Amino acid sequence: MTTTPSRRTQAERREGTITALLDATVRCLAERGYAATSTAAVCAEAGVSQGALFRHFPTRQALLVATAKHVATRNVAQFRATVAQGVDTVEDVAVVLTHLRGVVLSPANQTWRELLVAARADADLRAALHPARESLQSQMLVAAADLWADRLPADDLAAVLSIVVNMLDGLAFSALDPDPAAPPGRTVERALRLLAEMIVSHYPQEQP
Amino acid sequence: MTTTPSRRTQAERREGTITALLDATVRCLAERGYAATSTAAVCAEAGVSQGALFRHFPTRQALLVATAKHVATRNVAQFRATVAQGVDTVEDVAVVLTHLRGVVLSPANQTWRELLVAARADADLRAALHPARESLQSQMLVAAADLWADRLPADDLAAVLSIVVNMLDGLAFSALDPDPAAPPGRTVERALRLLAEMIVSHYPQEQP
DNA sequence: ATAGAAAGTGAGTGCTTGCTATCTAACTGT
DNA sequence: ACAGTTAGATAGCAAGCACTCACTTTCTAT
Repeated sequence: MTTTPSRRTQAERREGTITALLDATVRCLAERGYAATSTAAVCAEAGVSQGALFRHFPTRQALLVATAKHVATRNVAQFRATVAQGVDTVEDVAVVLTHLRGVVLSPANQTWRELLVAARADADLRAALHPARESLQSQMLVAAADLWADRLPADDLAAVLSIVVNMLDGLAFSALDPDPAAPPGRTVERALRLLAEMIVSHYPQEQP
Repeated sequence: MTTTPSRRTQAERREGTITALLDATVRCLAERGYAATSTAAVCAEAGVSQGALFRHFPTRQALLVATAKHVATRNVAQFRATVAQGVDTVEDVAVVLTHLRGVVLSPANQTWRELLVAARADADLRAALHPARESLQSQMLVAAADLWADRLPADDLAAVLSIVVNMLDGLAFSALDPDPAAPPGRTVERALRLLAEMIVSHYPQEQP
């Protein structure tokens, strides 16, 4: 038999169930939505008892806020990874936009959006989410500037980012199909390509 | 004294409380969100008893679906009214976009969006909302075509509409400020203007 | 005028929710 | 080894939920 198959320090046990709870919350939010993400559902998904949940999170909202911060960092990373590639031609921009659409439909982003919507009707949640929101936005701006600052004035960069991100978010909100890997659909595909054309032609490439 | 201050036919009474309930549902959804729009809350807002609600709507979901259809027509009308004006220069397009932003932040649109989000996690609601969704989209396309068909190919029109509508929806989702009449904010203002410039320069005006 | 139907009331039903109290199991410092 | 602390499990509670039912009020047809 194995020597000590289950000998963990307290800190390890603690962190283990906490991340299990956070991941379970992400899955619940992404699959069932905010209202159906009850403490019981999360515990069942995580495979722990309700007592364990309320030991680490004093209230349901605390769990949700912690989950928000949990996914916010992941979202920034996904954005960076997707946007960090050579972007010159229309084709390049179109590819990036299509990839970004996939990112925006991922569970982490879905979770974040679900919490944002809930925050509209809940002042406390809104206040708790505010710092993460600000940080997310500024980090995305930095990531975009890393690659495009030589091509666009700073103000325009923020504006373009607003157009792109908000359009993709709007798309995600109205994409009721639960399958995130579904193909874009004719109109959406054309819309993304058109947006790429508009951006590139409005900010033509510097001649080297 | 007045002759018959409260002598209404049954049909009038019926219709009266039904529209009271629908309007109350709109207000609840726009102000408190989907989860907090309980039958009790709606009845309190409408000033009727719960029995009255369940006489006319067999279930909470039926009330919500009816409310969705109720606001869908209003949304189309608002869109038509806003879009139906001379649109030639960048300035014209920017003005229309700014007005559209206001429309999208209105209670009727807020309600519609709240129901769409809820539908993502509720297959029945999703199915019930599907026809209204299709009709809304096609009617908006027709309204846009009425004014722009001479300037854009049909495919491009749908794409532009997708960009504009989805961006405004995304904006509305992340506009946590409960005041719908709040000023657009620097970045948003610039984004809308930039989008207007892009559209107009990509589809230059026909010379008369 | 009156029987009958429709509209509206409000107390009640069973169920789910977020959360707590009580207890046992697992780890830690000495 | 063992007292003390932390982690986790379980049963249960008050509140709120969607919905029902026996009942009164309001209109309608004869």
